Amino acid sequence: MRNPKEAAHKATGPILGHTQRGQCSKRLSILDAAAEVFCREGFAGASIDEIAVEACVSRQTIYNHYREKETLFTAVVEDVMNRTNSSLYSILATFPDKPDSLEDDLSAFAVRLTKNCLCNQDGKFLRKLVQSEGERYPQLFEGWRKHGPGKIGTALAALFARLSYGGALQMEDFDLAARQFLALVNADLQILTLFGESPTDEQLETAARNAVRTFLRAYSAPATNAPASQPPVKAVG
Amino acid sequence: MRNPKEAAHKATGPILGHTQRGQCSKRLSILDAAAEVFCREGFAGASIDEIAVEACVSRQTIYNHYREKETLFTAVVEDVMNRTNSSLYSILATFPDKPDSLEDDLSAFAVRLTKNCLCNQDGKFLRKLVQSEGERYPQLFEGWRKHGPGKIGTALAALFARLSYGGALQMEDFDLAARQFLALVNADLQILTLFGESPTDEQLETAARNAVRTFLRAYSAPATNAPASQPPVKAVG
DNA sequence: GTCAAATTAGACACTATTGTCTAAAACGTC
DNA sequence: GACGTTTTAGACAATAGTGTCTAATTTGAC
Repeated sequence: MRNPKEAAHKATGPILGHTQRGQCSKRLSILDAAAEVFCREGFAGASIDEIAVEACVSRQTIYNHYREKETLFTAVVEDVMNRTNSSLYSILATFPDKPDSLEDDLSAFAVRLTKNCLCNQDGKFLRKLVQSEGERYPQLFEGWRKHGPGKIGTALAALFARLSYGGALQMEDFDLAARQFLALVNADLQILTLFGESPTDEQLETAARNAVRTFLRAYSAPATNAPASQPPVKAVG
Repeated sequence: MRNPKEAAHKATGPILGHTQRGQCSKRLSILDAAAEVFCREGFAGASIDEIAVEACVSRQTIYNHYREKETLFTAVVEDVMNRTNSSLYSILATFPDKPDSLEDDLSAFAVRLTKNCLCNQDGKFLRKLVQSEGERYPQLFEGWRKHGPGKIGTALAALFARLSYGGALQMEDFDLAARQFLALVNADLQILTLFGESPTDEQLETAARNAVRTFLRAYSAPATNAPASQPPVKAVG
């Protein structure tokens, strides 16, 4: 789902959608529908006709824009990856720099992350498709590995490093802490998302709060420890 | 892969396999091959002929034993689920009751869990298939949800409760702690397993050690808290 | 209104797959 | 060695999907 307008179109059903959307953006319509169907059926199970119906477009139009099924598939993956990456970076920019309450601010950050990246439609798409088609298209998802969870991991690690030098956290391996932070946030969520359910806002907040509390119990600097003595940054390998 | 003998058969290739295995157990041969192919290709992408070749069996034999493709699929899922469940229970029985070193014993336990349940061929199969076909066959994987990670969670929670009452751990929500323990153990592993790679023993041990140290920093009882601060072992990725 | 480009429906050939059927072969048991 | 069962190879119809082609229609720009 690309934006609220299209969500509204989806809601009205395919009948009205025909002329509702400017014909200049059939490509977007196709990409959205294809993402939906590929996610639901997998690459092999998805049929071009099904995508055409869902996109309110003739099959031939799909073949005009994207030469063949595989071309369409890679286009969809790259589209979703780009959207997710940009969303990811804008969220990373909201990381609590000088936190008022570390627990509250980290929790809110974790909620933003899960709600807009990890647990939304795009996140579900990437999770499913990387899992089912990742081995078949290694170079296609290599970008996801590097710029998706890979990048989020190193970015988070850098942010944790800043908090450590500021004296709020105490840890030796920032990358490890970042991976564990993400793992803890997902701990309560993955069972829900595995079955396609979208967690409610309340569930997201509970999961984030639980994760952050445990994370801080493990990594918050002891109150007695002055922020003066900090371990040196270990080179990231 | 059902047992070492069959692994040997696989290694010799399909040519000799024909008569090598007693014909009484064609069913097992079919189940193994079907698991392999379903896991690799997904339900829609897997073809009966492909399974037949991999099982060194004629297509008709498959239809004799399992009426249709979907019957075979559910049989495979139930077979893998049963195997995983029994393996799971035997591993849960090895949970450190009266631990000598909590860190060492919990780490060793986590390694057993990942090596024999979560990261082996069956674990990969279930993860992939639950993800890709879980929404299509909800009742089929409902058992997995309850008796797989659901059961492992509650079982672990009970074991953590015992350790807590024994004074080794301190926590309020045992179920939450169990989910977080599993999440932490998977933190370093899921990126590897997502792309089909099997973690080495060394990676498994490192991941377990990292997880357990963070877990204990968050949850070990205050008395034993002092000597718990150690540098983490180096990262897996 | 005109025109070029985009879109459409539908037919089409081609391939792959499912599931059935049959007759021959292999097997295990006696 | 004989017999009933299992397995096998192959042909087979039926179905579904991919990708192409064409001719008609719609669209947007002028």
